[in-house]
Amino acid sequence: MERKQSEFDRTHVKKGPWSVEEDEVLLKHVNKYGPRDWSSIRTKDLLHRTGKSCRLRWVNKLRPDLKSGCKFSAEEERVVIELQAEFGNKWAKIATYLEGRTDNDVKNFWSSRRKRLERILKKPSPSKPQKNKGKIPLNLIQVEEVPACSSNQLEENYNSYPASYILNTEEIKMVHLPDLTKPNYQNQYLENDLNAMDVKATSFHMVPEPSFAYSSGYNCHQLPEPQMDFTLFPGCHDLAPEPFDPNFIDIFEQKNCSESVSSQKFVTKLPTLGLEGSCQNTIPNGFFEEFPTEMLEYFEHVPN
DNA sequence: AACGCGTCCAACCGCCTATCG
DNA sequence: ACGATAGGCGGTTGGACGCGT
Repeated sequence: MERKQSEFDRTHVKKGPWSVEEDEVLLKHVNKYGPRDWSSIRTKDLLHRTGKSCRLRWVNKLRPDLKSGCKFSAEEERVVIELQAEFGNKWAKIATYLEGRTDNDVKNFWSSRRKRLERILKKPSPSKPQKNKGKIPLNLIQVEEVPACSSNQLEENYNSYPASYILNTEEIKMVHLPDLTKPNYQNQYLENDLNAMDVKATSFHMVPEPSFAYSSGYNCHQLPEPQMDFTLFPGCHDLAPEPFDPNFIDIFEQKNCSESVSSQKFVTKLPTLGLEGSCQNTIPNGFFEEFPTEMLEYFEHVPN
């Protein structure tokens, strides 16, 4: 165990960012003795850093096989998600499955994902719509009575847009879907979800700005037939689909639901997102299977 | 230009386990 | 067996940066 800091330690231990010179000294030491004896670096007065600090620096930044400066690939994201579900927050263990990635990398990746979700899950103020920071798909689908379009149009439109959609109307759930044309892992993953889903959706149209508008006026008996009208907003094409944000599922609003809504079917499998109790009857059995358990774990904490 | 906000990530902290004398 | 030390790990922090207003 690291001994308690003495006065000597406090005044002679350097902290903070590493300089190029320090890195060189550390690398020389590793080249000469291997990645061990970290504490001797200090006792030999080579560096005024703790052994732990030296080790951390080498492991996270100076190791020769590191992928520094490049984002996690789709495949890496997939691996992290799967392994996190299997091992929990065992970042060091997970990192061993990812060539050139450290536990710190994995941890940071996961943490930023989690924070993003946390932020988005906070209910936005209707009077002050949340700004889109380039991370949230701009085009949401809103439950609203709109002119009908054919199922072909619906499908075509769906395939044309990285759409979000609503699982049902009274319990407003908006789930961002990926641009399915993009061959990254998240898209593939959600596409699979989509294929397996049996969600009762209602009517749709594109919302041409990052709006959190939703309709809560319908009761479950009065919903119109499923419709999607992209022609209402010709500018939608300008809402250029951005690379889909990893594993993006958002819940913006929830309301009580007395009865499920049955109309247009969309296919996906999604977690209950912590909302099972309030609207269980709207969610088909098996609905949340095959969804990343980390998502489930996360959404467990979402307040109603 | 200044400011606010969100994201990223390097580095620290504290705890735990392994190892050594 | 036991205490001291080293190393490993997960959680957290804070600064740099980019972007929008």
